[in-house]
Amino acid sequence: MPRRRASAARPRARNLESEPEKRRAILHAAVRAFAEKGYHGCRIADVAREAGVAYGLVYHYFRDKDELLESVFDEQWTIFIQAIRAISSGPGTSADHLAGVIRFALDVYRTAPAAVKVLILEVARSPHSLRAGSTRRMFETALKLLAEQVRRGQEAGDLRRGLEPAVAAASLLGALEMCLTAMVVGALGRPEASDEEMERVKQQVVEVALGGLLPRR
Amino acid sequence: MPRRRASAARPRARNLESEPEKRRAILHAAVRAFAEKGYHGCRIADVAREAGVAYGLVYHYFRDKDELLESVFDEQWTIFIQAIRAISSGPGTSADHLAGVIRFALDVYRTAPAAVKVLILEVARSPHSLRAGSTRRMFETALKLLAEQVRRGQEAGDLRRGLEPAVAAASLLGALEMCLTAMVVGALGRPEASDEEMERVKQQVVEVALGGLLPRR
Amino acid sequence: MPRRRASAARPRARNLESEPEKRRAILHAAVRAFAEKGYHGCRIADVAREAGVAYGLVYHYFRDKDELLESVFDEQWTIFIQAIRAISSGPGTSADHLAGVIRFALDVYRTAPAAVKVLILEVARSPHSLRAGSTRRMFETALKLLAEQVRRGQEAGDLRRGLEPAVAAASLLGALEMCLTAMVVGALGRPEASDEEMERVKQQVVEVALGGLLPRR
Amino acid sequence: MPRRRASAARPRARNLESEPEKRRAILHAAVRAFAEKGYHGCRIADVAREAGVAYGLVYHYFRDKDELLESVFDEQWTIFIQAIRAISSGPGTSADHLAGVIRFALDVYRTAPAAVKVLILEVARSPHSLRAGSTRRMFETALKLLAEQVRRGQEAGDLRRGLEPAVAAASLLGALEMCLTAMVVGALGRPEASDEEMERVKQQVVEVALGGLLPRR
DNA sequence: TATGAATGAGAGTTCATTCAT
DNA sequence: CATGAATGAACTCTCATTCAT
Repeated sequence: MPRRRASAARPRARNLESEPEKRRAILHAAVRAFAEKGYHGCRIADVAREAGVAYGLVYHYFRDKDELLESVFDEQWTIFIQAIRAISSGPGTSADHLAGVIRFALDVYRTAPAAVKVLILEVARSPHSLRAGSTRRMFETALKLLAEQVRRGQEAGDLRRGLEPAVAAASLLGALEMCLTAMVVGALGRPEASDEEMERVKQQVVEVALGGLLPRR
Repeated sequence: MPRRRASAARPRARNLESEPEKRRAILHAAVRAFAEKGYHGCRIADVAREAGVAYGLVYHYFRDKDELLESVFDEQWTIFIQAIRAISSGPGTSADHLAGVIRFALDVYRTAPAAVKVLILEVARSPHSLRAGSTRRMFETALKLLAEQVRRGQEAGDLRRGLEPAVAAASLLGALEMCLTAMVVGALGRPEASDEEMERVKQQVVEVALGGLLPRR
Repeated sequence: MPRRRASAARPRARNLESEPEKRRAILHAAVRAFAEKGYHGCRIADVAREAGVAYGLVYHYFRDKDELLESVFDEQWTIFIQAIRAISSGPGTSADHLAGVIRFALDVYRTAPAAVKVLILEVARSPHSLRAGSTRRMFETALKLLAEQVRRGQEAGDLRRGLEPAVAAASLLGALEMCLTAMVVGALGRPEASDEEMERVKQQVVEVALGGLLPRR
Repeated sequence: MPRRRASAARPRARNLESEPEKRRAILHAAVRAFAEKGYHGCRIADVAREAGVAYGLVYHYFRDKDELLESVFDEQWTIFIQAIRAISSGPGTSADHLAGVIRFALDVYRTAPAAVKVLILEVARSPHSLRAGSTRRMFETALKLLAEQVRRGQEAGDLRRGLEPAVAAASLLGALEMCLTAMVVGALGRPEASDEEMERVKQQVVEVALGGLLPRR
């Protein structure tokens, strides 16, 4: 059966045979194309050309344009969520973990701006995807993982008590995302920025998101 | 030819004769329609039907679909920016001002969720509008106003020094927006929530955004 | 509202204002196009070109290609059914009436072979339309009218008793239709045949088809 | 290249080795698939799945979709024509022979409704096949055989003289076919009908169709 | 102003057919 | 023989935009 639903894309562990080369090519071409011209702004033909495959092959691997977007989304968020999990299970306090998540996201942005762009500009917020199945689940999963992290931090005394974990998680993710947006747009710095500059922005974002704007008493 | 560029829509001061009733109807219908189905998901016909006017009349008042979106955007961001200005020129510290902005945004969401939805979901991020003229200017203006507010707060000693105002403003706006998104999506609370609930969320968002997650020393 | 469902095409009595000129043009072009290349063999573009209208206008008046076919079908069968009714309510015996129906059908074939072709080759039998709503109803209505005619003829003593009206009606319609098919195909005579030839065929068909229905002397 | 034109499908006499099992599976699957969804409504993939073979194998045995249809048609009509021949060379008058043909067709419908459905609904009349080679030849052969039968019957005094054999044959075939159509559609009885019911319908069809051909007593 | 019929380019999707393995 | 990935032309349907009234 040639059709692979996004959620069933990797039935067994990730072995290379189970993920046809061309499918990956299309998926990654889609990331670039969506990042370049936006979901609505790019045609299947663009994706196919970018991937170097025939038009129809896109429809061999993906039911329709929507599923293609969903798959892109799935892959990206899965990576992000796995990173959150990995960081959270590592050493350090909850504050360290949250800072790690922020640093990770900003690092990814440097190495793969296109993917982040799509996640930020197209997928994360579009009313369409918010209603779609896995897309929304992913988003909520990320929120939940962060909220859980906050809760544990509060219990351990690493984080301030009295804040609702859900609100805190949303704020953290939002701050992170808006800073990325500002960077994507060009208001804060560019992926081509020097290491020092990026390091500075990273530091700043962590400080603001974690430490707040008010001066320490 | 009756073309009106968005920015020239109100050439003289805002008197009621210069803003035809039908034009307003279309504009507000557009807000609702865009909020409902997204910019790309709704047709001119939808807007016209929602406004209760004939198909072609939309093109009498707006050059094309893009200008319609721009006009919606203009109106909404103008209100938001004016609110920021008004709040900033009022009494209180910079921290009070920033808290006021957050409260204002959450209040608007309660009374006109559709407008906020469009602003949040459609306009603020779409790569299309970010490249468009006034839309982007508005976004950057809002960022700048907040950054300026932060800078003044730092000078006055109300806010922690050492943070880049731009990063701080982006984080604040992002936290605010993500909390709104989470509410839009239903993860934090609903516009139909009781006054007490909304008040609680408002308080939390202010605390997190301004105070940070780390415990006060 | 621009869309007219086939069944609601003539809400009030048939006045010319209620049936836009272009809509008729499309409908009749469709008859010719379907007759020429078959339903599946002709594209909307063919119909539009044949009608001398823009591509999109077809979709202004008909929801989709299917509805276009249904409408063609509706119009044709409606004419046929009205003819059956008119002939049946005229003077003469039931045998005369049935003969009249046969003659009418063969006459129409001479004047408008395309319409008959569509009715015969495309619509009457396609599994698609047989399952569709009005199409099937029309077919069954024609069968029923003829069966009723047979029944009355049997009661009046004009037709042989002991035959099931339904079977008799189906046989009559089938004989008629197959003779038309044979003519369409060219096995019996052509619409360009001389009057005398056509008259002969007509006579023959009536004789054969009715012969079995007449009471044994 | 392993192309087999339909007519060359069985080069030597019908021995089992020359007709690969998979080829038959495909052919019969095609009958079912076409009967189910119509020629245009079903894809090669449907046929392959129904036959339980791989996609490409269909193209191993049949040049293209058209040849597949032609082959189905060939097989079916061949059976029918052979039956006509067998019945005609058997004992009895021409009237008996024609009645036998009708009975045979109705019997086949009971045992293999799908095949009859395809013959009736898809193949016999579609403008496509009417233009195709063997399909049309088969149809005309059947007509000719029946016409010849009629002619012989007239000569022998079994059938009424003065009727054109071609018209008579077309009428007979048409009556038969329309009765089958009515049964396919459900207006006359179902293949699941009891033996008695089917026998009754058979008797009726024979009576109606032949009645007109018998000489006046 | 106001209407909605008319236009047509554009994009998504299908699916018969080919071909490398 | 057998498989199914790969190809791309064809076609339907959408919808922003124009225009005559």
